[in-house]
Amino acid sequence: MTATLKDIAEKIGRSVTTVSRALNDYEDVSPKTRERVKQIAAEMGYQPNIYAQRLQKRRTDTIGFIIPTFGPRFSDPFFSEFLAGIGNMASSLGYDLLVSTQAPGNGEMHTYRQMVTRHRVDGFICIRTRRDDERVNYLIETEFPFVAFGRVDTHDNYAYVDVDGVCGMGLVVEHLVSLGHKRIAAIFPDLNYRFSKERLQGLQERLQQFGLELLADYIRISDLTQNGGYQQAKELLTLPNPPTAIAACNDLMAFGAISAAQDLGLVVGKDVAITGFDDTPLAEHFHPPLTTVHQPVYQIGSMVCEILIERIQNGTQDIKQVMIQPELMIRRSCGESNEQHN
Amino acid sequence: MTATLKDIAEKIGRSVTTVSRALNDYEDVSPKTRERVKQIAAEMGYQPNIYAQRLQKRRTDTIGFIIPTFGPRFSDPFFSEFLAGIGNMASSLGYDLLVSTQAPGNGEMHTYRQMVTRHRVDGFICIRTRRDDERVNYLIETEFPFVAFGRVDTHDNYAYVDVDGVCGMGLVVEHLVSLGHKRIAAIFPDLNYRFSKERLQGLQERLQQFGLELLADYIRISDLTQNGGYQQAKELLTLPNPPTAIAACNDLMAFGAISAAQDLGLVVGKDVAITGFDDTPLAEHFHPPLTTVHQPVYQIGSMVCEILIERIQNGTQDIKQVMIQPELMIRRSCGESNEQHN
DNA sequence: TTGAAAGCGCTAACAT
DNA sequence: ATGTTAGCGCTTTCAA
Repeated sequence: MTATLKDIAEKIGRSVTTVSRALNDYEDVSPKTRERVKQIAAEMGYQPNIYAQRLQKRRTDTIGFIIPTFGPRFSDPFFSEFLAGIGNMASSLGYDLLVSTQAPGNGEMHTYRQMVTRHRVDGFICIRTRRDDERVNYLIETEFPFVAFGRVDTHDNYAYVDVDGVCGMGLVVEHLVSLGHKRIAAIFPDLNYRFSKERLQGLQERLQQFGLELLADYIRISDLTQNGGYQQAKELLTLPNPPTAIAACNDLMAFGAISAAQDLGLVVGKDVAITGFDDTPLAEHFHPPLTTVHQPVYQIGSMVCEILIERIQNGTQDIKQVMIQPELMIRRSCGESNEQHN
Repeated sequence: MTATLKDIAEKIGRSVTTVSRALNDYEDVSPKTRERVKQIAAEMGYQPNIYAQRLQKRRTDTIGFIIPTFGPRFSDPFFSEFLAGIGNMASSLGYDLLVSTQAPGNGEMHTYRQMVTRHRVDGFICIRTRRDDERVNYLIETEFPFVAFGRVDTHDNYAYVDVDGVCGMGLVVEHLVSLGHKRIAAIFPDLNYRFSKERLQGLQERLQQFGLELLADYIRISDLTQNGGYQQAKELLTLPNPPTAIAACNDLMAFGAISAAQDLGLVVGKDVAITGFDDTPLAEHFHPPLTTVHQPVYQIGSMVCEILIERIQNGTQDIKQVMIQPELMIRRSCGESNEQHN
């Protein structure tokens, strides 16, 4: 089917070895032969068999990305952007990207283990790290290369890129407080996500610095979807003593919260303030435009991928850890006034 | 590093061949040997070297998915859902998913060609087909297995799954007309996308059946993003003679259009009706909730993948073509009244 | 400057 | 029921 080294070798009456060397620009091939080989190879449309190369070289030039999905209606704009970041970097560096989708749990770990023991990929990219993250534990334990988007509680000796959630939520609180809010509520996903815990911590700490407190009743846990945000916001806003502001842990939840508020006849940005986190493209075009914390997701994807490949290629054990300071995007979901809330 | 067949063979004093056969449940191995081999293999944590297998079998058990991306802010909720559909099906059928992200154009075709000539994958999944689609042309020409989500103008002899866009837009028109709208505008992406042309055609045809017409000035072309929808809607709605309804080609554009209307102080669902296409999870929680055409994106992803793998495995040339009838999700972005527009 | 030979880990045709 | 041999396509000693 495809031309092989052997085909070329036969055609020009040289050995397979020589052809291989010529094609790989070894020094010890006469310029004439090299020329000829290359030309014939081009003519025959020769393409190296990647599996033969990998078998021989014991390298896969592939990186693995196992996307944590939750049910069929998996549709977080965050992922496509992150994926694009990884994908473009990987291909520009000559790496393949092997993607798998698995809900967190047994299937997920099984997939990791399979890929590691079968040397399916040279390294992994992990996202949405949990505080005690089985994936991270496993990968560190087996000394398998990986870079994560996010930290964990249990280790610090691995490469990651992360956005400072404490700081990000601090910015949110500052903004809200400056607007006169005192009764601030939070809608967050499972606190076993490291980013969730961290952002909540940022919220609480900063609130405390302002002499404010996050009431137990104002902390709502739900899943990372609009629906989650919707349900919890509805409950919050129908409390006898409802909050005047809601900080959601991501944009999706914030969208849901806005929707809930509006369904209750409230004007978001006036009757209630709502904030997000991510700054997905939609945030800007939501109604009202969502005040949120910007994360450069695409760039983070690229960086994570680049760091991983560098680590794979150099085999170095230098652990690169990047911390990104987030930026608050002030839009209209918190209003613009300084009116007094109480 | 990892145990190989040879290691096992040596350990139990049998040949590599026998071990291989035992592991693959061939008949001609004594039950005793088979048992013993399997046990030792498990003990040693044997995992077949996938590249050796592939080299030998001349099959990759991998399917390729090249995602058309447009710039870094690539964040269409459509894709993550589709990807999850493919991913889950692929892994449940024992296939790997090789993903690449490429903007349509040279890089994209180059990637296809590379993967084909290098036998990098067993087949492709293509989405967002163009009316004259280079990818489809190439894949048909080279007789390389693929399944597309979407039809093309130039061929009909290939496997695809598609949603009936003519019908879908027909539903939209019906709804709009029933609500009394006469001045209906359209915001669409490049009409070289087959689905774009088709949906527009559905719009026009159905309109005609009602004795209505789509004014040239009411047809706006832009890109498939909120931003695109926003810009065009703004222009449309500030026309001397603005439309009373806008049909967008996908949800993202519709979201942008809603945003534009609201920025102009219009109440969507009352002053102007806006519709989408896709029914992404967000549509339901938008404000107002978006009336849109539902596509079962996750299921389509699964189906496409399943059909592809079936085709790869059976080598059959039976061309499966599935047409999905879409459903209109009536929500509030067109209002609920029968008031007269003019 | 070139080639022969070995081997990456596996499967399969052909003995026995 | 088991082993021998060959080969997938490539890279890499080692020798000439």
